[in-house]
Parts: sequence; C-alpha cells; structure tokens
Amino acid sequence: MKELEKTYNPADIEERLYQKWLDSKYFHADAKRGRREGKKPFTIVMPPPNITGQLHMGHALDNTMQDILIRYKRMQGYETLWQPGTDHAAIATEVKVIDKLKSEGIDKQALGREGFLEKAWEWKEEYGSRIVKQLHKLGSSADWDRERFTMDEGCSDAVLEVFTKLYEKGYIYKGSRIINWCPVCQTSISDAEVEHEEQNGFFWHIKYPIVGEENRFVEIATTRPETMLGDTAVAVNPEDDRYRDLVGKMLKLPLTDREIPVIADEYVDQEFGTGCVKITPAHDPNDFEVGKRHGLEEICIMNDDATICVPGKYEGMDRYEARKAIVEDLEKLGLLVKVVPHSHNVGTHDRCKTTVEPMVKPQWFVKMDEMAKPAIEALKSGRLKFVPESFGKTYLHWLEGIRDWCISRQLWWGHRIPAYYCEDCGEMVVSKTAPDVCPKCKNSHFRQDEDTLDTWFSSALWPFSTLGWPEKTPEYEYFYPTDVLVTGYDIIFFWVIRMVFSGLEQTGREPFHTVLIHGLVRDSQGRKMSKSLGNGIDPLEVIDKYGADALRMTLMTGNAPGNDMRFYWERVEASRNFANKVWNASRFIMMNIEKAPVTDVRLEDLTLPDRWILSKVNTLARDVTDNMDRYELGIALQKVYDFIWEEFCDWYIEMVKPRLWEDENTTKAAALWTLKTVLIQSLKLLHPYMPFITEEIFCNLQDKEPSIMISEWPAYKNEWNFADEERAVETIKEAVRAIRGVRTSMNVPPSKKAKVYVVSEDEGVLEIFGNSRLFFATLGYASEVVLQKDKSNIADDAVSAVTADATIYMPFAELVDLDKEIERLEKEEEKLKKELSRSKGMLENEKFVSRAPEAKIAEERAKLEKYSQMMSQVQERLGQLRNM
RNA sequence: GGGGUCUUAGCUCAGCUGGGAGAGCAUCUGCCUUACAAGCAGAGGGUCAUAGGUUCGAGCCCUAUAGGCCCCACCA
Repeated sequence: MKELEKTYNPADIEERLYQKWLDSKYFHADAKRGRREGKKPFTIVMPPPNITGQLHMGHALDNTMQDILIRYKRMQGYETLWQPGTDHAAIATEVKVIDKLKSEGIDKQALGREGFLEKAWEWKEEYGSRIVKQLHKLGSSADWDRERFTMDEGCSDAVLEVFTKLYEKGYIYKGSRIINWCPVCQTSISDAEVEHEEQNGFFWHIKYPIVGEENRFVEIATTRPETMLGDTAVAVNPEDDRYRDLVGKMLKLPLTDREIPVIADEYVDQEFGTGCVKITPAHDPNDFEVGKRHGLEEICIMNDDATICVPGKYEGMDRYEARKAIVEDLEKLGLLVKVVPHSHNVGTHDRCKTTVEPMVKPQWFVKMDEMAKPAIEALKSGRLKFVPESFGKTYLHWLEGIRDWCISRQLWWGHRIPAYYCEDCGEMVVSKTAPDVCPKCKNSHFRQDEDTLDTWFSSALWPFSTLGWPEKTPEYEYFYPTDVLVTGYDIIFFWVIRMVFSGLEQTGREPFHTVLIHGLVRDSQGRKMSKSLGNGIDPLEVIDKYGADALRMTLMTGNAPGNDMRFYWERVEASRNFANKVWNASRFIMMNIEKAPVTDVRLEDLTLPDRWILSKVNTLARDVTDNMDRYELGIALQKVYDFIWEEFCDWYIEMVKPRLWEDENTTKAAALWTLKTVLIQSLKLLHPYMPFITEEIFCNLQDKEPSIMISEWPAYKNEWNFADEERAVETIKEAVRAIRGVRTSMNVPPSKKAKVYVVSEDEGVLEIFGNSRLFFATLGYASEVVLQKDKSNIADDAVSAVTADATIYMPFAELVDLDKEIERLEKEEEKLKKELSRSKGMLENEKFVSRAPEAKIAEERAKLEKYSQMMSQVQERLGQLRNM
C-alpha cells in the first residue's frame, strides 16, 4: 500500500492507468472465451466518429454513456464488446481534402479520380486516428484491437454484398427522379440531409397570355419566377368554376417562344394564391408528379452549378441573377401584376446551407416501402425500444411517411456503386466485381458507374459489418445482435432507422434491442455549441484542467435520457470536489489501515454502526443496479454520490473515529474491516462513472485483485441486511441532528461540550443510546451521556430537544436565553401541529380508511402516534419554561 | 399544417409503476474538530405555468389554455 497525495491530481494517474488497461487487454472481447466460460455477451457498437472530426462535448457524452454501460456489464461478468471505429464521412471528408488541395494549389478535377483518392487516403492516414486518441483520454474501454473503418476491406465487402442483394431483389433501382441537388457541393443529397428553413421571400404574380384571345391572361403566383423557363403547363383545380373554361386552352409562355397548356389537376388548392399554378416538372417535386400524371415534358433549365442552361438571354446567369432579370423583363412587358412579401420554407443542404435545387437526374434509390414495414413492426412488437420511449413515436412517424432513399452521390470519396456499363451496347450489370463479358453483346469493355454511395449506406451496416458479416464469423455468431445503441436524437433518421431496416433485411434480426437517446450538450446560455459561435468547450481542455473523471461525472449528473443539458465550469468543479472527497476518505482509511492491518472479521463482531453502513451499502448496490438496468444513469450516480458523501463520509467515518483513536478498543478490527469493505463496494459502484480514481484507490487499497474494472459488481447479499440496526442508527442520527440544531440556534461553539441527558420511557431506545454512547457523544459534542427514564436530576433551565424516540436535555453552565428557548419550542410546536392536522385529516377521512391500501393506513397511524408523543413532550416543556 | 417535448427553490436541473417536494451552484450563520476549507455543522428559500377533471390521495394520469424549444411536411 502506498501513501496517497493530499489532494487528488488526475494528471498523475490517468495516462498510466489507461496504458495499464490497454497492456492488460482488459478492453478486449473474445467470443471464444465467452463461449468457453459460458458468459453472456453484451455488445455496443460505437457510433463511428467522422475521420474529419475532433472530439467535442457530444462525443464525450455519447462515449461516456457507452463506457458506463460497458464497464458495468463487464463487472457483472458479461463478455463485453464495445466495437469502435471511424466513418469515412463521404462528403465531409471530400470537402476537407479539396480545401487542403486548394491550399496547395491543386485542383480536384485536374488531379483526377485516382489521384484524388490517393490524397484522400493520405488524409485519412494522417488525421483519421486523431479522434480515436482523443477518445482514449476519456477513459473509453472500447476494444481498440477491433477498430474498424467504414471503407476498410470488410466493411466494403459488406456494402457490395448488400447492394447487389438489394438490387437483385428489386429494392435498389436506378431511375430519373426528382432529387435534391446541392449546386455548391454538386451532388445529390437525400431527403434527410435537407433542412427546411423559413425564409422571407416574395410572391410574384405574373400574367400568362391566353393564345388566340386578345388581352386575356391567366394569373399565376410563384416564389421562384426563374423556373418559368421550364414551365410546361399551368394547372387549375378541376372543381374551380373560375377557370373551368380555360382547361385545354394554350398559353403563351412569356420570355420564351413556347406555348403551354392549361390542365386540370386536384393538386391545386383553389384557396391558395390565384388558384393557377405554373408547372415546372423538372424543378419542383409536386410539379414533377403533376407532370407524370399529364405526360408533360420535363425541361431542365439549370446546369449543375445552378446557372441557367436555357439558350438565350439568361443562359449562364446564376439562378438568382436570372430571377432578377426575368422579373425586370416581365415588368417591362407589363406582365408582372404584383409582388407580395411572403415567407416560405426553403430547403437547404444541412452541410453547406446552400438552397437545394430540385432536379431530375438519373440516380440510385433504395425502395423503402417493403423494408419499412418490418422496421415499424420491430417497434410495435416491443422487440425494439427507445429510451425514453417518446422517441419511438418520432421513429414511427418518419418510417410511416418514408420515401425512397436516394443513395447515389456525385463524389469520389466513398464506396463506388458496383454497376458496370458495357462500352458497346450500354447494357448495365450490377455485380461485386467488373464482369468479364457483356451478357447482351458479349463484348468485354466496361466502365464502372461514376457515383459513390451515401455515407449512411455503409454506416447502416455497422452493427454487423464490423463483426465480419456476411461471413458467419465467431464474433458475428456470438455478439450479434448487439444490445444497446447510444446516440443523440439528431441522428435517429440518418442512422438508427437505416440500421434497423438494414439489420432486419440482411440478418433477419433487429441489430439492437434498445436505443438509448441522449440530448445535446449546450453552453451555459443554452445555445448549441458551434464553431461559428465560438462557444464550444473542448472536452480535452476540461480533462486537462480537472480530469476525465470530473468531466464524465459532470456530463452524467442530473442527466436524463433524451434531455439536453448545459455545460457549466461550476459543475465541473463540483465533480472535481467529489473526486477529491472520495480521494480523501480513502486516504483516511488507508492511513488507519497502515497503523493496524485489516483482519477478517465475523459479522457477529460488527457493532451497530458497522452493520448499519453495511446494510446501507447493500441496499445501495441493489438500487443502483436497478437504475442502471433501466438506463437511469443520472439517478444511479446521484445515489452513489449521496451515499459516499453523506452516509459514508459525514456519518459513518465520523462515528468510527473514536474507536480508531483508542488503541485498546476491541471493536477497532470491526471498524477497519467495515471501512475497507464499504469503501470497496462504493468504489465498484462508482467505477463505471469515474474509472480512473476508483482504479487508483482500489489498487492501493488491496493487492488481491489487479484491477477494479474486472472485479465483481456488488450484488445484494441477504446476510448484509440489518433492518433493526438501520432503524437504530436513524434514531441516533435524529438525536445528533437535534442537538446540533439546538446548539447552533443558541450559538454554542463546538468546543464547548455539554452533559447530555437522554430521556425515554422505552428501554429499547435507551439501550440503543447505551450501545452508541461512544460515537453519539462525539457527534453530539457531549462531555458525558446520561440515560434515564424520567427527567429527575435535570436542571430546569436545561436546553431540550424533542425527537420521535427520546427527549434530549443539555444543561449549560451559563443561563440560557429563556425567551429564545421558548420561541424555538413554539416553532417546533407549530410544525407538529401542522403534521398532526395533516395526519388526522387523512385518518378521519372515511374514504381514505376504506380505500387506501392497508400498509399506507398503518404507516399514517404510526406517524400520528409519533407526532402526538412529540407534541406532548414539547408542550410539557413549554409549560415548564413559561412558569420559570 | 402535423407531431413531440418542456414550464418544479435566485440559477441549472433531477423526481422510478400517483402516497408527506430533492440535488448542485448561489445566499445567510457558525466552525482551520488529528481525511478533505476543493472541507464541516446549521439555516432560509417552492400555491411544482394556469384552469378544469379522474382519484381516498396528483409535480406525476386525462382535457383545455398560455408561453418556450424541437422535429416532420410538396401549398405554388
């Protein structure tokens, strides 16, 4: 055993202990070992951080929660696998690499696909492990030996397997559909990547002349006038009497030489706008549908960078430039009726905030309707559940309205789509590798599809691709399905849902049974931490200043599933203070053990407070385990905190001190044994939250076990249940609190000891005080403790305190302030009056007595009796004082 | 437009299946008591948003209202 420093210094131990854990392979999960030893598996897959990422508070929270669950289960004897890895993050990385190249004066296109990918891999090698190293600092006990990458060989194989299977099944198809196009990133994006944001814009009312009718027009209203270049019809509602005669007529499309028909379609809302809608099938999702119904032509009016491609005046203009020019021209022609301010929702790309342009392009899609069904069923049947449950509704709502998933991206960094086109006849073949000959024309020249897959396509497979699927590896067989998925509510749509339907489709099983959702870590003002605001707090800075344990504790205290939290440095300090408290309590215990080594003690040899605290820590273990099993991690931590600080430090250690001071005390051995035992139990319960400090103390405290992280989780022991002793110590504590209260209110300093009389007619109560004399005297600042059945021999002017079981008297040498004493007792009387009337009220309520459960009524009767007794004591004492 | 969620002590938040309102920080009063002043002992502070309802009993369940936040959505 080694002497501990006076204050806890996390920097001294964290790195050393983490290295020890790594060297000892404690994080390593082994399917064979698990099988051989008959252990149950417990698996969590880590949401793979982007290789572009740096550790932020969100990661810190997410990974702390996972680490807590993993460490807990590991101690419970499960073969635990925390599967780590990183995500290639297609577009995010591609953008970073392009930027880096740009700074070196290199152009992506000039470099070419192969050259670019080489640079991207270099980038990955250089920065990809940065965030992993940062996760080490947190204390994450993930199985780093199994670290994976979404673009490594295995994961890429899984992608090919899934893509080809889904294609054969008809669940993946290529088609020209209207998709969301980002003109800046120059790629398609999925619906989930579009953020709607309310923007203030205008409603331009424009007249389209009716062909063959002089001075007759149709007035339409639009928020995007530039799209008129692609109009192929104007639609009205078939029920709209105003325009019934127009249907079938032709309109002259201004600024062009085209004529377009007026059609009738129910999509049009008569109440909205003018009731006439210009239809641009190539640039609006609704119009696209209308166009399909009416066989309208789709005229694409924009290039990939959102400049106009229609030949003529506007060609080459940016979409907003064109808008301005077109409005001006319409006005000149007298066709602009009015401009009305109008706020509407605009879709933007979540990554670059560019306004998305709907475009018709050939893209690859995953057909969702069939695959959504089992995913919905998984939740409804209870095989999949969210914590908190309310997020299940979000999940269902999204799945029930799901549309096909656009998975192709016009990027280079990612999994390239395994579709091959015959150079001669154009035949398309989908296959894991390039085909040898064309099945149609027997030629052998192919080019592969240029597009890559949405980054979420590969992360959707993460729970099984990392375990070796599609091979039936021992890891896959043993660890899959995984158990809990821990993530923020912000990626339920992107990731959780896609993992569920992919898992069900590919493996026939839900990839996990529970999704534990956490909220966002915000700044102290409740704002989202962001780079642009510069209000982010770097977790590494917190670790440097206060230690990983303090950071972890800060993130977990008072944290309820799904709720956002705010970050305060004050809270980190509070956590650090707790760590220091644990450290010093341990130091105290170790100092005493040093002087007199701990020997084995029989439970019969334990004294009252020993049994009390043992019983308390026993119940604590049960409660904490219950809370952990229900994912109530914040509550579990609160209970451990309260126990250690209040019960163990403030009460038990104080109770035990006098026994340790007396060399000849026969119960010293019992005290030392209890101190050590309860400390070890507490450390174990705390370990998942604060792994470093608990390990350091554990290893200094004993030398039988090499590490707390592989020690056994405290289970409830029947032989440690001492209900009578718990009640007895509560009696003493109440008396001590009463004495302290009275002394404070009378301004008696602790240094001034007093003789304490305990008066009770109950012999059992007197016996409890008799057994507790030693520590009761210390805690109650008593020079002497006298027990008696009545108040004979007690000075009339003694100060008194009434508790449920006894009345305490303290004669002070000086005259006490009589009025103050009366005032204090009157306050007490008032309190009791309230309690009595509440209790009486309930018991006099016939309905309560007849309908409430028996136990509740008995409980209330006992209270009534207790308060009545206290009341009579208080009143008796008051009468006495008033007569003086 | 639909859905979700929140409103609890000065501040930030807990509160499990309904059974006498909790923590941290802040405030006030004493204490350097041989583990810890990053500490110890006390104290003050809440009509649990509002109005109804269910119940013997509601912070918790139901309905409505007000306000805040979030998500989804194709009204041009």
